[in-house]
Amino acid sequence: VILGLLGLGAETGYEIKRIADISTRFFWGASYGQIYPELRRLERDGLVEASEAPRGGRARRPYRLTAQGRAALEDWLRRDDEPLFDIRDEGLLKVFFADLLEPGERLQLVARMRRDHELRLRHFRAIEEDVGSRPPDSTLLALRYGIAYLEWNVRWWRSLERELNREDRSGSSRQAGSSRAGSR
Amino acid sequence: VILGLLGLGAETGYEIKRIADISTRFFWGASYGQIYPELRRLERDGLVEASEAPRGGRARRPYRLTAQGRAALEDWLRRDDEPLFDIRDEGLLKVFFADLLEPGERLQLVARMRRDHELRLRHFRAIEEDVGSRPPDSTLLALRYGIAYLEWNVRWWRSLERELNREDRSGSSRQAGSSRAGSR
DNA sequence: GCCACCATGTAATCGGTTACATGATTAA
DNA sequence: TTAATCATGTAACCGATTACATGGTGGC
Repeated sequence: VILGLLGLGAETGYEIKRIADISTRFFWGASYGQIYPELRRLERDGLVEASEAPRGGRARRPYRLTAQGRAALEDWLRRDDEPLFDIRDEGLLKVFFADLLEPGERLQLVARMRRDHELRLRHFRAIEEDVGSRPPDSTLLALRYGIAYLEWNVRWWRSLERELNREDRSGSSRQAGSSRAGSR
Repeated sequence: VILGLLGLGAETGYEIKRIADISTRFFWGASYGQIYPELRRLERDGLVEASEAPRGGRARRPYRLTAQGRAALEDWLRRDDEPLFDIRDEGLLKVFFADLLEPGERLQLVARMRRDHELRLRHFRAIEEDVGSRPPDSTLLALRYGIAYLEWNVRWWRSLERELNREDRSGSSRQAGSSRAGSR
């Protein structure tokens, strides 16, 4: 992330954090506690170089990629070994264990999932508004993926919610989405 | 996860690991290095209790929830504070940075995403086959969500792949999915 | 006899977050 | 004047993985 954002024109650790928070954050977060020490390590290893360039009396250490850093970045992008993929989703975990509660309570958990995705979607759309109409590049593509992903989720959870609602109202013995197929 | 799986009937640390690997793993993983020490901690805190029950000469320490453990589990399930949600997706990160490579290379990254999701989907369908036709419960619902999620991904990445292919062949200046709207 | 599976654990290490400390600049 | 933003950093801690160590059981 650090090499990549430097490659896209970020300069300071602060800027890397700021940009990551509105872009890669959704699929790869970063905190100051990582960024600053890591920048020093990358400098030591020759992948980036820095200069002291205070703005007024305010300290500032803009970094840029070295040729070696560029190469390492491109090498990573082209490497095609199994990419890391990891999700921690507490909401989904609760749905998984929903049968440990009373029959009716699963609906609450499902409604919560729907709501949370709606909230995240609103947040993403706000980011999309902000970037406005800059030339469509790969970073924008990732944003559009995020939005499409959230839209799909809202639809899926909403439809499940409706289904459970119907079952509840018809007073029948609960069934876990046995008829779920057309989620398209 | 540990309390939950004990609640669903798992007994030993080994069994918790085995079940987690084919169920919660996708949205909440667990390793031996966590499970065994954590079981001891939970025992110390009175949330679970264990007995020594060797099977033949093979050591075995089956655990079960105490009333307190049950209560803690239900309390967690009902607590409605912001649930943790975290993704690390290296493939998507590469797509995000794709413009740092040559124009044509983004397509490779996108194709890779499509392929990886296809692979995961196949894996999930195999799990679905395995569970066969047991009564539809919440754990199965989570599996169906996973499958639907992967299917949606395959569709999305496949359609993007086709679009980029068209643009490449028509020799035009590349554009990042400017027309992407109907991902439904 | 061998392999897959059952079963329990630990040590080293890592990647990462949280909270804190510090302070200058700029726009309302 | 005050709040938001720019800017750099560290210490303590935590959650988690990896790799290792050990050994019994059951089926082919």
